[in-house]
Amino acid sequence: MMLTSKPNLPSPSLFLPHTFQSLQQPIPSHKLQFAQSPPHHHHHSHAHKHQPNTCLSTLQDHPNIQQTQQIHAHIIKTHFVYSHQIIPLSPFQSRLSHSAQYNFLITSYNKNNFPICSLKIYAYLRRVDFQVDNFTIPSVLKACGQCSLVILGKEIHGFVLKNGLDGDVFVPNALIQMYSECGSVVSARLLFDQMAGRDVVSWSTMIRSYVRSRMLGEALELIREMHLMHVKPSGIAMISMVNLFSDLADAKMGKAMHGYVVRNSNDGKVGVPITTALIDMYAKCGNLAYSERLFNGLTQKNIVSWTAMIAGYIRCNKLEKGTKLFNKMLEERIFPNEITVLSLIIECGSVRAMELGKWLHSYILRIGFVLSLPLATALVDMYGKCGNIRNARAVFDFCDNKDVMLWSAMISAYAQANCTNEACNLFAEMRENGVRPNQVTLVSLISLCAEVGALNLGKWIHLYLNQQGMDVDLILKTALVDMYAKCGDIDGAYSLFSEATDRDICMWNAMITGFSMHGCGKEALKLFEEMERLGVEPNDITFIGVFHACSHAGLVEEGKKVFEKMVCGFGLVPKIEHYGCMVDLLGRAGQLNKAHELIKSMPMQPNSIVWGALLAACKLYKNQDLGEVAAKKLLELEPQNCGYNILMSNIYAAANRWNDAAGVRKAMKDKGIKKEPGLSSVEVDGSVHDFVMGDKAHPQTGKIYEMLAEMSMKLNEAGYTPNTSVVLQNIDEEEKETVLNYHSEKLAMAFSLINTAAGTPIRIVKNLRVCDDCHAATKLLSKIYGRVIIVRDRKRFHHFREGSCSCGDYW
DNA sequence: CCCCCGCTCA
Repeated sequence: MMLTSKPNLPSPSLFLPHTFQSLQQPIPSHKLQFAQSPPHHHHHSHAHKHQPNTCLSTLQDHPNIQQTQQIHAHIIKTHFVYSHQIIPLSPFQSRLSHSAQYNFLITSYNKNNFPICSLKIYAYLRRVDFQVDNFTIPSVLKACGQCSLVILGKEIHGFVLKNGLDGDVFVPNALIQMYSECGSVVSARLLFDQMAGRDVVSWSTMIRSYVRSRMLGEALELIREMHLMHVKPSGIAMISMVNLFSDLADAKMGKAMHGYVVRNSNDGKVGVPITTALIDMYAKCGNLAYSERLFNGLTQKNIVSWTAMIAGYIRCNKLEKGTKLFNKMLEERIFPNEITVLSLIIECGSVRAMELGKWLHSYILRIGFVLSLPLATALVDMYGKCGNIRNARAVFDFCDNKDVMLWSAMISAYAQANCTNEACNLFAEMRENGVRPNQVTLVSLISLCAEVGALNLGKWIHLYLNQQGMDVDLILKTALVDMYAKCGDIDGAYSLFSEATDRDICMWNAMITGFSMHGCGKEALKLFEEMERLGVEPNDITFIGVFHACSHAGLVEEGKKVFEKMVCGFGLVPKIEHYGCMVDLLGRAGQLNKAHELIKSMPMQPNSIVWGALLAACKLYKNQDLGEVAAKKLLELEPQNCGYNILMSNIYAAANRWNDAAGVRKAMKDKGIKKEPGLSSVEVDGSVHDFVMGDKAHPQTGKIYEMLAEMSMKLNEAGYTPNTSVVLQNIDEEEKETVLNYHSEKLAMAFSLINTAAGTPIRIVKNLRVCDDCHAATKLLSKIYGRVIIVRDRKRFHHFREGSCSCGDYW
């Protein structure tokens, strides 16, 4: 290695200020706080000032940022003093080339998470025409990856090709890693395919980058290929593979992987890191017994093993076991690091274990953990998922310098609680703070719009991301299609769907489900056929969408054919949900006995959804005998469910068995069963307004009730009679009419009639299914007021226009 | 001597 840049070595003053500016940033607290205290290098800190050789060798074992800085300063100083050579002071160092010294600094900076300093050194070396060698390139590329600087990475790639530095396998491996760290898995793969001497590292890097980008199919394919090429897996390669099976959460394949690991380890001895990965994998596959066995078999448990096991318990909702193990760990004087608490809090969020989450929160405060941004984000997310908006907001308000992840966690928290207006205000506040939203924020906002049916807001966000020139990935595109469909604009959904050229299964499913909600059975089937033609593999969800679509459109024969295709053509094993759909399909079409036969022939125990579908069909076709069979099963399965009690009582009422009907209602009252409150919402001028039955909380209550009176009068003139059979309270008829009149849906309608321009469509979203009375009334109201009224109920859309409904009264 | 990929979180 030759130093070529004798004459123009810079004076250190040119170099120092920039570098040290970045060095003055505080070291991330979590990097230092819980690092195991280095047993023997504290006494080096003053010694190495005069003996850089000791210090270099120390750094090798225990890279530490202060020492790296001091070495750096020392090199620059001697650089200045000797001008032509860098610290040839000791026998140890004289053996190091200058290139190696720089490389050493770069790796030290990398290891201490100061990749910017590494890149500055690289920039300096290039500026002075220093011959950067093939040993240094990988370290610099690593720094690029850490900073996600793909532009610089590409420049280095060019430099490598120009100078023929890619003969070594390390350089292309580092390039693959750099591209995947920067999110360009495609470039990584291109390089992987082109390189000549792929080694195990190349394979495991590529597999790992697929797993990280959740391209699980590609990862699996690569593992197969690697096996075929007889590449012997290293421990690290096997860890990448085990991680794939954790993500796939496939217990059977995971077990096979475990066998592969044992076969490929020396004497069948599996090391601690890979065992930990296996513990994690089994927990994610839901096989805790195996995790436990592996964990107990570990002779040397480290914090990572403990973390994996405790997180596994929480993930599988074994909160008590998890808590016990956490305490046991503390007793054994093993202390959690940031990743430990981070993982545990994330798992608490996923199983909605708020009490344990709260306890962990108090633990980190007690122990004096600095609330880093990732920790705060996890807490906000956990509280949000548990529905505790107040605690989420408290953690959120506590943080300074919030990044996108934080903001978006809080926005999702509001979104999950359906607090549309709060979510939007926070979104505005975030932009005012100069934080650019990422795809995650936008996806959660768009899903929120879909959930509450806020079409205008959804459209605004769509416009916003186009104006901002945001990169719209497939997930975001799918969220938009879903939003347009769920907000009642099926044409809007379809035009976006048609434009998408890179549709994945989720995109197809969103569109098929959209069609099914709108009662467009034929269109859904057509799409399904197109998928077949294009060779797109449908999944469980696709079939649920298709069956629903057939069911809402009365396409019985078509639905049956698809069911057959699902089993025989695609070899999918129908799940209970699919049976539920088929029972619904047959039942709705009046084939009650066939539906009952299907239930009896199911290979699994029918659940309440399946019996519920049959019961609803019995109600529609007034078959009280079969209805009673279904209802009894349902009341056994879910005695507290109000809907089934109501259906049961309706069946008795329809058959004039008033005593039985009254018996059900009395039992409901005795058991204290309450009806799930109906909730309707409408979006006007960018805000969402919610109404519950008899709501008087709205600022415009006076006007709304005046409007309701007018509506009721006009309905009577049009010959409408209230259908009081849907009211199950034990009150007199006149009161029942009043109750009907104040159904949340009618309140929402009155509010919209007042606050929107004549002739514009009204869109209402409700949480329950639409009741018979509201359905009849809305049909008439659409004609009386000359409005298109679009109501989305729990299952599907009703487009009311000129006195009739798109569902054809079949829902 | 120096370089790539390693268990738990993102």
